Amino acid sequence: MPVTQADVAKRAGVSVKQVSRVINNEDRVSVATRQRVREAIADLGYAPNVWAQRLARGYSQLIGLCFYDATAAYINEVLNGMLDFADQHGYRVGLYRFNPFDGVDVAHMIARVSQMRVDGFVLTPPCDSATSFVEALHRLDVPFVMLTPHDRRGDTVWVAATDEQGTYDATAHLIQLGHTRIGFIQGNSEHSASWDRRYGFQRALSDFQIFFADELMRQGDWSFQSGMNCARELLALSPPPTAIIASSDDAATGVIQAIWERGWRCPQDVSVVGFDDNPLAQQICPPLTTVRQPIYQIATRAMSLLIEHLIPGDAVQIQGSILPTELRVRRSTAPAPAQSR
Amino acid sequence: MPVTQADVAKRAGVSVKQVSRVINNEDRVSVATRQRVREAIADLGYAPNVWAQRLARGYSQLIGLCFYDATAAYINEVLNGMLDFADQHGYRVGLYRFNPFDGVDVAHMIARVSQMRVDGFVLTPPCDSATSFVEALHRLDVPFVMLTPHDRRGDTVWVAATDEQGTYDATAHLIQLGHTRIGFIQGNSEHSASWDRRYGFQRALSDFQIFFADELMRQGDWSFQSGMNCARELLALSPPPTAIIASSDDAATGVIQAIWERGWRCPQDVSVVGFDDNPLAQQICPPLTTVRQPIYQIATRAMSLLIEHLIPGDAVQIQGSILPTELRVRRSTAPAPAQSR
DNA sequence: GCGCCGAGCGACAGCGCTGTCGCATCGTTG
DNA sequence: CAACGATGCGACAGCGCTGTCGCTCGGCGC
Repeated sequence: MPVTQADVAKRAGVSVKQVSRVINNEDRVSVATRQRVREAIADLGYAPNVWAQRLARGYSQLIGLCFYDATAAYINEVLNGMLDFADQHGYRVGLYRFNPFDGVDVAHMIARVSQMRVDGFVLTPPCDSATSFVEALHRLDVPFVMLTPHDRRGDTVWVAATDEQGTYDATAHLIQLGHTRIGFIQGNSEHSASWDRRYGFQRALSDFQIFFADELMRQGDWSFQSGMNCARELLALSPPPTAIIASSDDAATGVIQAIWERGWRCPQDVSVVGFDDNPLAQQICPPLTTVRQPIYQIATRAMSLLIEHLIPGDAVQIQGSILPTELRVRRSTAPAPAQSR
Repeated sequence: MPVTQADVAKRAGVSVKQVSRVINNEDRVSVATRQRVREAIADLGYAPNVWAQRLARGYSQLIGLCFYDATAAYINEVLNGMLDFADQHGYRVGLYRFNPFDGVDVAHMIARVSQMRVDGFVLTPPCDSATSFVEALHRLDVPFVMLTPHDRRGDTVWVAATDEQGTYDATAHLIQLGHTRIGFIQGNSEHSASWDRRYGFQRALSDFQIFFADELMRQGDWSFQSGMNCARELLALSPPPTAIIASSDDAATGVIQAIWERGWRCPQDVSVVGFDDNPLAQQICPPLTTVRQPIYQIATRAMSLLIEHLIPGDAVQIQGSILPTELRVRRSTAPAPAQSR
């Protein structure tokens, strides 16, 4: 039989309400009483029942993380950041997995939203694909923060990175190394970051007055497999590119695999740049030059927005936050070979 | 104002209890009433408040996952398996992060256990390091399943893989390729799997009558970094090993990095075997020969044990489950070089 | 005709907590 | 000394749901 506040109250010789006051650090409790209640709590090993608390209070101190792929490195880092922030602020994080493209799931999610009465949500990309879900959130007036959404109108709060600048920097880096024939592998076109990264690449080319050859642009989906497939095609071009930018580190590893498969070497024959800087980037050979995306910071920023403004309701026109990416030069990039093959 | 059962009841012209019956698919409701209630629910967009349900019912359909590092590939795969199983059985999974070596965290966790009245827990390794937590679980009579525990006495339920056989197979594979000087990098000694994997290696050596040289054994901690450091030492031996077995894929990538750093090649100069078969293994060059650990299956097995036996209470002597590992030969292993260097 | 059974239904009392409010008691102030 | 605010405390009514129990009513057997 679990210990309740009533048990503690009896033992301490006070009312239930006094126990509640002690637990919630309210005033109006004498020092002596507080002491006795604390002792009773310790003796009995009492801990409040959160469901009863949530029911009675009407809020939960629970933030939901909406995501799809539990094994994605991106999601894990987001989760990590959210957990750290939550721990420090007395919140908890709940997991809400769903497929943003599946209408049934969305209906389910909407039910769950009202069901759980989570205090707020963090939506991971491609979050605005689940249009009806987002609308439901608005309608139910549940605070939420979107991570890297497509739609950045003023009425939603979001956090993103400087994706466009990220690939701009990567491209500039390659150009400075003498590369002019640079392949680009785009990410999943459903994600807005995928386009931003593409635009950054194109902007850099045009700034440096390098001709943008259509054949050097490939459509991937962030994955290793797609990176490998696209790279195979790019490397078969004649002349092949001397450098390839992949929109994710996973895809970049695919590119390296394709280079290796062909008997060429990275970076001597072909330079490769990734995006994300997930742990993988340092573990492969050669260590990957990549654009670091501050996922952890994005996650904690989202949490702070939620907990410090959105939930209290003093969201005096906070909107988007943009966090900087950063080029991490490692060993997968080198000066362009003197001659083209 | 959220919609409650009372609103639905009013709209359907029935009692609150009838609504509750419809929601929980109980009988004793006429077809007509059931229909009217269903319509009212749909019209109002009602969804039950889980906290009230959990409070009233006394159970939660919530399974807790106890872990420490949210970014570990192992944890993510466990989570993935648990989520899949939970979704199919109307359960949810809650995250309980804590440091098993930190008494404060453990105390927190114990408080949370009685707090949340989670229906059951899955503990990830090194789970039995948190002795007092495990004891608390027993004392509070909360069902739990341990993943790969050290202590496999009969009074706990656990799931593990054939770790010992896994490295045995890996070692045999190398021996059959002609390797006789094989380095071994152990995982974190706190984890029981780390020892099992070591024993498998040693058993294979002895079965094939190969001398076990102490200098070829290194203590790592599963990480990339430790794999790299240990491999550096091993490769500096004279003669160096012609093959290295790492206790994890992360460590194996470190080994490959160390080989590369030295200007040698894998697998031509040194063969490498990992353990786990995490996605990484296929993404590196060369694709890693590794021992697949069925993490997903381990997770779903743990969930099924919990939900189908432990929670119902019909745990008629179920205890440990052992799931098979499987050697995945890829390209990081090759016949031993004809000559030693 | 009476009694019995089961189907269908609702009143009511919790689950364990918090918010509100009213009641003492005490010290301070004009 | 009356008036008043601050302090300490507990009764009580929910929060939204479920479990228990008792009621009604039609159909059936004898």
